[in-house]
Amino acid sequence: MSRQVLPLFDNLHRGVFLCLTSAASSLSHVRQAHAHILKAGIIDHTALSSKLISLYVNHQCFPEAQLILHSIPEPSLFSFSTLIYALTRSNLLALSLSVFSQMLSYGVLPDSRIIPSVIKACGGLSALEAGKQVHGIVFTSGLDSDDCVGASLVNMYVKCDEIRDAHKVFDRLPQRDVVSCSALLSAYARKGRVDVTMKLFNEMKDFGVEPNIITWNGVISGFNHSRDYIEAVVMFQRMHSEGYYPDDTTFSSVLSAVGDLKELKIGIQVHCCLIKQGLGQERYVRSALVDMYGKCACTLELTRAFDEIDEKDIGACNAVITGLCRNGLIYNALKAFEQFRDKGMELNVVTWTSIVAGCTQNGRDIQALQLFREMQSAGLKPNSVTIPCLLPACGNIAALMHGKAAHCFALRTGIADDFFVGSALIDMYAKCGRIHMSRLCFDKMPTKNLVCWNAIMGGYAMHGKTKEAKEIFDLMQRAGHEPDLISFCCMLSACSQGGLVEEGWSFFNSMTKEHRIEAKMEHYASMVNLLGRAGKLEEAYALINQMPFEPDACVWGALLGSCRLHNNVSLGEIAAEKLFKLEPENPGNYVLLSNIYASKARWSEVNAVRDIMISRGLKKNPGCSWIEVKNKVHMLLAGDKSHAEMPQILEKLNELSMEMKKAGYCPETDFVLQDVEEQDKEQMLGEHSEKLAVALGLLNTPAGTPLQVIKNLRICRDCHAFMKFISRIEGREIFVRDTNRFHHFKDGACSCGDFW
DNA sequence: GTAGGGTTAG
Repeated sequence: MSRQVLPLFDNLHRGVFLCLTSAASSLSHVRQAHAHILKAGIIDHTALSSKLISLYVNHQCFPEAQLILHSIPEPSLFSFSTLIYALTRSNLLALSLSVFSQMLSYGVLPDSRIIPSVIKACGGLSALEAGKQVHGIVFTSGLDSDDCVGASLVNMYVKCDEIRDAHKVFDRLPQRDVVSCSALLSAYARKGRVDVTMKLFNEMKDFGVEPNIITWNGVISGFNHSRDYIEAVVMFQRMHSEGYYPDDTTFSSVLSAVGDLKELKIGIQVHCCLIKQGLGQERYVRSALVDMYGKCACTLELTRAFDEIDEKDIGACNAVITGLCRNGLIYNALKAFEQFRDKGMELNVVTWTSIVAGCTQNGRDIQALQLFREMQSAGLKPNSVTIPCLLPACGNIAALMHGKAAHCFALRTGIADDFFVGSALIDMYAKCGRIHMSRLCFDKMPTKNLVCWNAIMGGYAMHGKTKEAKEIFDLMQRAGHEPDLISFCCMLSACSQGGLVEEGWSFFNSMTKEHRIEAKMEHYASMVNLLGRAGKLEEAYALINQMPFEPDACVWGALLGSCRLHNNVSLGEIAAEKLFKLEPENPGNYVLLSNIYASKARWSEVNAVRDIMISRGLKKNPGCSWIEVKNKVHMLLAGDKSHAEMPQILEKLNELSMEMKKAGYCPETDFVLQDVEEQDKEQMLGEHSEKLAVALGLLNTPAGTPLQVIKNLRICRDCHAFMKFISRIEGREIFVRDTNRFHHFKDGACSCGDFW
């Protein structure tokens, strides 16, 4: 090429041109060439200045490129095109559009070659209005007969979520080619419109269009996007049987779908298939394999797939961190994360977000907050994914200040309206005891999806605001959202909180009959909880027996908890027996049963439960020691009422409570109180109450001040009784949140009544 | 001296 061009230039031009052609490798060459051009006064040479613009843009030097453009006396369509094209390709879409509008203001009219880049920028920005204006220009200047322009218009409307307009443009295209078909097909698949997608796919042959690899990939990844993983795998199989060869993109997509289906067998088949095709070393494929094995809970294969990668890129590192976290191997994930950091790898937002999310999901809330801070000091900006990963950590430990800071960040960066961010904010404020702030966030959201409605409903349920929860439930339906599984969980929890047995039943029944949602395990557990709490233990047990599938530990746990509440021995024994089989290593179940026996002063049975724990190797578990201490105190109280041993027992208590809290349990408190007359309790605890409270780690502020104790602990009935007691004798208000609800104690009473 | 469609975190 250069042989043809070079004779056109004189010596100076020739030097400049050579400089330009070799400039692709280095910015300093571009600068030299620029200097030559300025010196020679040939800036208005279209070919040279355009080349210079494109080279500056390739080196990400956009101000220089724009400067050159504006220094040309009469910039040509070609000069503008070069910059617009390069800006769009570099994903600087807003800048690309602004250069386009500058071009129009210079009176330069676009041709069909530059329009696709402009339209692509509109689509990428989801700038529908701008897109429509460009469409207008296209229409009036008669450029709409161009295939390329048409296909990009289809895609622009797709990106702006205007699939009807996309289809209209598609229908009016003089000729539908594989590109326009692919754009529309992937859009329908992304929307989860399986029927339309398949119809259009089958019609393509009538248009004389043969699908290519991008068509297949678009449909498969589209189904992935709409979480229709089965359709994605089906399309992959169809592609295979119709004789098309998948490429690395196809494999990455299908592996992701297989992972979400947790279909390990298919995953292994796909793995074999891609090895056969020699794509085993492709970058995206390797990460996708790590991801798939992680989703299928194959941690060994996951590590192996990762270890086999020669050049571990950022995608692979992110996949391995996510995979380890997903399978509860947070320790290994943190270790891997540290190694990547030590090696000086350039970690990106995804890496940091993944590790923060991993900590949150694995109960390391404080560490999540710390890592979030480190991420910011490493100079990385959180995004609309990072914030909703961090917020649950703030909620779990009631770190209101951190939550508020994240909220401010979201407002500053304009991501507060995002569905994920908004619903996470609603949940965080609810968990921090600021339900009015939850409502504020909810009301401020311009558009709300089902998750947002469920979040505020769950917040009200958590705070025992049954009336408000019901109002939201009705409003949501009037806004056109069908309640889902989670909506009903929230409503059942709200009813349980308010002791509304009848209404609970009515929600439970309408769920299956009117909304055609099959009751899942968590609904049965909620219902058992609701009935049990209200003292209808037999009814709860009858419901369990009617369940269409085997009840799990949550269901039996709800029954056992209720039996403890009402001290029902016979049903408690039945529930405990099931639980001892289902989760033999959960000390909480043994403790609950032992408490039921203790309430009836059946000490030999209390000891028998302790013996079962010992025989199952739970001797070192704090729960076992707990039963032991409890028994001892009871013996003490039954005989000698001078309580001379109280200080020593408190010390033992302190020790045990530390251990139990580490295990995630809220230590019980009122074993010293139950079966003792009211006035005795006061006398007995008078001097010890503060010490006991501190020992339990629940109260650590001076007496008399109102206090908010929000911990992710499992508050049991005994704790509840103790809190009521403390609120009366110390005359202070106490706010406590356990794993799912709020309790407000004042003057010896609790806002959620005697259901505890 | 230039176009448009498909791959990872919640």
